[in-house]
Amino acid sequence: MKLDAAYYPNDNVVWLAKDLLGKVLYTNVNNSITAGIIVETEAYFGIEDKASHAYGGRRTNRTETMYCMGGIAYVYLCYGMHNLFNVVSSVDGDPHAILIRAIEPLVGIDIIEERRKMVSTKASISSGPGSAAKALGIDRSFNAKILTGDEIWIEDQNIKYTEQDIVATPRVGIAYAQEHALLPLRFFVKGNKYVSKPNKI
DNA sequence: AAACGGATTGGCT
DNA sequence: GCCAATCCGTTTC
Repeated sequence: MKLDAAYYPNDNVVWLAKDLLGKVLYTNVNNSITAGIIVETEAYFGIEDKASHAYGGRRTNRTETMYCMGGIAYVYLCYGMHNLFNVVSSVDGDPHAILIRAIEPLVGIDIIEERRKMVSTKASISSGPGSAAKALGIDRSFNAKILTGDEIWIEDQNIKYTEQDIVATPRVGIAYAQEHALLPLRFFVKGNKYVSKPNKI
């Protein structure tokens, strides 16, 4: 079943980042429906997080999306070419976000293969945040879209991972975040082939 | 109006 | 496993 709007305003972003593992992320792009199981996430805990775009309460046209009420998408461009998809959580004014770093292709696999120009047996088809977003057809036009609508949504299909199935490591690519660089806020499903490479166990 | 630099990827060794 | 290409939004002048 589709997660409803009440799921997202939760202010425990670490709990949410873990809870999203096993949930199924859907997109409908021009009536092409694709979906994947979320197998890797990172938590960004807001204005006190030196790795967050919203660190220090920074508000720009870009970061404004994160300050909205939880339950919308935050999609931004990285390295001038990669669209990175985040779930905005917590309440209005508290810019929490959860980066979706990898999915396991589940629905519309032929469409995903065409978008990525490779077969779904290759782990790199949806491994890493840029690849996962591209696999699902997510670009910047999805920024600020509501996650309970009919273009992008998340379902609970009763795929459950226990604490023993989940690994926590430092987040990737945020060495500039000083003492926050080593916090174990990246979560992934142990042994899943679509989890991205850095620090893979 | 112009410079800057990145929550990465993928190709090459 | 390592390293370098690669753009555009953001920031600053």
